[in-house]
Amino acid sequence: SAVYEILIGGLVKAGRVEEAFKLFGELKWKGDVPGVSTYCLLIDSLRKASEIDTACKLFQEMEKSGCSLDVVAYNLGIDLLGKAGKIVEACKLFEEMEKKGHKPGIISYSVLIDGLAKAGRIEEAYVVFNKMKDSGCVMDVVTYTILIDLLGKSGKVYEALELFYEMTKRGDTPDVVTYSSLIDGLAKSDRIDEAYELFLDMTQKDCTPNSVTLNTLIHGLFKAGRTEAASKHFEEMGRWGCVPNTIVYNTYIDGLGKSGNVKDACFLFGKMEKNGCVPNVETYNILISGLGSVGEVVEAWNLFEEMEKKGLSPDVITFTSLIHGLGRAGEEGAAYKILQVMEEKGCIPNIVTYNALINALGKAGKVKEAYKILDEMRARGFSPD
RNA sequence: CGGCGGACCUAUCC
Repeated sequence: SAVYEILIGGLVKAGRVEEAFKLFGELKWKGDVPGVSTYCLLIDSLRKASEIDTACKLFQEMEKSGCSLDVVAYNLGIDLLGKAGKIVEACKLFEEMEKKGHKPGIISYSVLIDGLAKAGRIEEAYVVFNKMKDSGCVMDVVTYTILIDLLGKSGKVYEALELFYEMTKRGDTPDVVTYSSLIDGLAKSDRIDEAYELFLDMTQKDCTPNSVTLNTLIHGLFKAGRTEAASKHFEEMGRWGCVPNTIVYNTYIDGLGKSGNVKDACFLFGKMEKNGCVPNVETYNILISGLGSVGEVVEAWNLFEEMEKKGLSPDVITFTSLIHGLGRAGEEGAAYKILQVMEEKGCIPNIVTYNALINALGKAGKVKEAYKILDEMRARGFSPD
């Protein structure tokens, strides 16, 4: 059994996850109970592959298997539950950990704070934060970054900046993730100049920007209307040893479209595949939305068909973009039909979809139909605004 | 001894 576990560990680290799971199955087949660390290793490999649900199931299996969880296992579980949108369960697991006599460590607090923040439960995140400080835990770079990100995303960049200075004063060195988070927070609060200064600051401190940093910056520059600066940074990514990936292309295509260069956006769309970047649902959504916003509904529809042909599943954003574009083009009848098309495909409209359709009908003077949709959305439990 | 935590892209109206 110990041999199996060592082999499984080796396979996971070598990226041969399938083989690892095969061995794991054999191990259990023989009636052995895998150890906590083996479970955790496998659960974590699922988490890294974004297979959150499967990871949760394996976690439950571990709980039932009777092996007693240690702090690392609890940390993993709290993180998984948070990422699966089950933040209440995550909090319960945290309490269970304490009840069973395991003292939460810095990682325990960090994952819970991050989970709460991403679930929008900012107040509770602060409560856990204060508890962490009272417990005497020493914050590290990751904890600081989680807090800086949280503050930036909840409109408190000033406090994020204060934390940033506090950590440097304490001798903690911000890394590329810390910088990227703060640059994003500043840019999204329309403080692009400070964001840019921070970008320069990190390069002077030999903290090399990566593609996330550059994407964040490009996004911020577009948002501030600095199209040329954005393009410059896109073209000069190689300076930092980076090549644009699909997300960067998406940001750039979107920025071009929104700044009135839909033609260039389409040109880049053609180029991205040649550069080895596979367009995803977001790419198509960006283009469909961009084309619809300038009245090119036929082109938008063609792309919709193209994405389906490629096996990409249109989502609620795709359909809402189509509805908006058609409404804008005075084709409210077609916009209405999209609602049916999406339902047939099993895509549930949301409040944004209904707003787009009601606007389309209203603009066309079809007040009765608009009210009908309003009733439908109420019947579905949406409250109009 | 080993296994766990952080940042980036898309839709309506405002």
